[in-house]
Amino acid sequence: MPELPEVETILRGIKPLLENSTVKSVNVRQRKLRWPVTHGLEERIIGEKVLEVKRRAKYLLLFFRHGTVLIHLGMSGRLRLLPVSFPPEKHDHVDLVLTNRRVLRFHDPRRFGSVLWVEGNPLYSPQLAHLGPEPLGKKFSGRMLFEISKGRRVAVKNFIMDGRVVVGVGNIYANESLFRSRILPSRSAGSISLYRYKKLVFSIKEVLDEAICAGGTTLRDYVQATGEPGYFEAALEVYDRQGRSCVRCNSTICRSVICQRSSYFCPTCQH
DNA sequence: CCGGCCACCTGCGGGC
DNA sequence: TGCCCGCAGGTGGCCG
Repeated sequence: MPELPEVETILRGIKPLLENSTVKSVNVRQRKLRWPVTHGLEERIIGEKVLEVKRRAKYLLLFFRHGTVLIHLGMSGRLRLLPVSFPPEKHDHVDLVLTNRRVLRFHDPRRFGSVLWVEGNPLYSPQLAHLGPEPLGKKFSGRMLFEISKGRRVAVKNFIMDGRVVVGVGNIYANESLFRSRILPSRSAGSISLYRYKKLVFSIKEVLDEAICAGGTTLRDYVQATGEPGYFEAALEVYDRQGRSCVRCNSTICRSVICQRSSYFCPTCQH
């Protein structure tokens, strides 16, 4: 499933063909997603033009005249722009058919994703209102993380994966950025120094930037809007590498479960 | 407010 | 070959 770099890659792929195109028809084959596909979505957007496409956290935002379509890809969601002649396959739940003979197709086997219609400023919608800063923005800094970590006993890995703290950091990039900044994922958030938080924030920004440049990480089913995989998998240093040797010190990479998620780390480099 | 745990759902690979 | 188990890029909700 896509984390921020994968969603950003999809955004860049669909943006040029989607903006200024008009919705001709909508096919919803499966309404039962994470939340039901908004009742009446079809009537709201048929005949309407996509004014702008943006990303906030792991959501894609399609701006229309009277509201916004929010798309989240959950764990297994895909979004592709295809020629209208492409026949739908299993798990192709939602199509936005465009007048330019393309179809924006939402595909999601596990159905943890969502397709929602919101009116008013989408940043104030229930989905987005409570979210923390963008990790690549200026507001996300080591100082800020250090300040809000005071008194927090959760593992630092969960702390940086909490969307109220910072958005977009999922399991892959949490593990990778903690390795780069040499922090053990199980350390409690409140016990980490300002200096180390500055290093961690640098690593988060660095690893996300690099992953975006590589078109994201393809582990199983993720593809860019073009259908091409992402190429960051080759650059992963700890994620899914338990039992293999550390690229830095040659120790054996460990796996452990922290708060129900697999964590990967080097027991020598990270502390 | 905080932390721990569960749920939602399908598909895949490994072990027997 | 086939079954059963564990595991998977997320995140909201419930409970103590």
